Amino acid sequence: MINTLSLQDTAELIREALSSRRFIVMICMCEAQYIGRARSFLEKGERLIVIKEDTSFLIHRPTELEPVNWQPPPNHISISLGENCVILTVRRVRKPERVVVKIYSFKGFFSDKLSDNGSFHMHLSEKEISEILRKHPELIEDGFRIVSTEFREKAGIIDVLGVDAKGRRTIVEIKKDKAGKDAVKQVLRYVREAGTGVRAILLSPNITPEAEKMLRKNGLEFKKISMLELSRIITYEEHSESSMSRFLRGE
Amino acid sequence: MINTLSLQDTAELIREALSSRRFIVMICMCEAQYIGRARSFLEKGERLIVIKEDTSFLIHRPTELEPVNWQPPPNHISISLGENCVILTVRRVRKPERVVVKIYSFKGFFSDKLSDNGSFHMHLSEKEISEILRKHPELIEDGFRIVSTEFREKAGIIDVLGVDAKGRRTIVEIKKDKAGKDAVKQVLRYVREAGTGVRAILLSPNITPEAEKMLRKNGLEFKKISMLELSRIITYEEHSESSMSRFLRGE
DNA sequence: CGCTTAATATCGTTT
DNA sequence: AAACGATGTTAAGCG
Repeated sequence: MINTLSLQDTAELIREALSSRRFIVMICMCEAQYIGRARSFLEKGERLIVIKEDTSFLIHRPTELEPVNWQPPPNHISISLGENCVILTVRRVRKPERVVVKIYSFKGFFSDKLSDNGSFHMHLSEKEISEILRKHPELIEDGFRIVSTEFREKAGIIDVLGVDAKGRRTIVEIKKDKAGKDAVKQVLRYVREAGTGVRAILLSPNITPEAEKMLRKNGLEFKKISMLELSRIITYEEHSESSMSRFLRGE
Repeated sequence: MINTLSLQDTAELIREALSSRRFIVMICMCEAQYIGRARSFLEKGERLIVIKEDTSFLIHRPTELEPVNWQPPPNHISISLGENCVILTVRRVRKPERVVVKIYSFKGFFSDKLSDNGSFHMHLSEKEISEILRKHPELIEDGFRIVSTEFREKAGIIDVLGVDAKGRRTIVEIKKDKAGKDAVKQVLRYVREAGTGVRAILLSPNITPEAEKMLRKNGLEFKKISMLELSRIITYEEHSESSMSRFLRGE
């Protein structure tokens, strides 16, 4: 950590890091003013300042999850020297909002290009979903009774097989992403193999217009499910005494 | 920035910083898994990790304003050594949620107690506007008399409650941005709870056409206010010699 | 572009 | 502890 440089030198460091679009982290004594949708003033104190490669801007205090000041990108960021401080001005490009920070001294400084190509996945497998539905068939429909899950057929594995409130055999197909024509074709294969008088419901967070048209034309049904809702259910339920809850407690 | 230490040494540094509740900043190659209200996995990449003095936890990627993973305090944070990595486990105390981070190498490390006693002021929030109106009820309407501000009702907090020149009870709702349907719905909730014979005025710098239609249909009223004008008022009236005003003058 | 809805929303206050 | 309302909410989807 650099902490022996003059303010002038540090200002030059920041200017250089900004111009080459590096990721910047500063731990410093500062005060900050925000003017935009509202106004705010943050008195002097030691904080973490982050400037990201896309000009995202954050000031974090030593406690609390949320930043005390921030500016979503894109921003125009400029540096100047004040009386006994470095002045950082962060202006939003698309809106009349700005944060002005006066930095009086540095405890830490870092700047570099960061290499991050890893992707981020939010998930809940179709298997996990069918397990949740086994415990909560009412999420499919009131009065629904599940006969089997992960049922192997010639046409493929049927996620959920059950009987509805009126006693009709029903196939349920789960898609954790937006359902397309492929999903509908898959359900159609199951239905054709199962024979006449079988209902089929496609469960997914969303469906494309074309897929929905095809589905209606073939007398199939669509029901929207929220993945978040489902994951909440498992989180709260398995709270009792399962491998999941033990895991969550770190045992 | 420390970047020549072994993983083992760095783990020890983190452990020590955690036990003395210091503010920790790391720039490192890591992957992260979240299990809780939802589930997610973040593949390997270089990121900023922040652990605050109250155990607030954040992982930031090189771009985007928002953290990719986080845990609100209080957390229980533990460190262990993996195959070729440091494993950081962040478990929320009040909820079954955890983030597990595997750190493979460090580009930067900082830890220290930060001293931040400066206070944070917001100006021209709806609360502050209602305070200005309390002092200047004529800005609402000639002859308007304010009974109370920030009045808590079941339906929500009524910004201003007053009596107009003709003696009618009047609800005033303030929106500092353009008022939309939500704002109108909010006022409607108040009016319905308040009963018959109550006026309601929506004060804001602007209103969407649909919201205005909805408002007229329900017999509510709209009055335009200028935030700039209001902020001028506080600029003149507010504490003239605070650190804020000195700052604004650039001292 | 504007409107609607979801979010690991967060955060404070009241019941 | 749970529920509700406000937020400099933010962010994504859709018409």
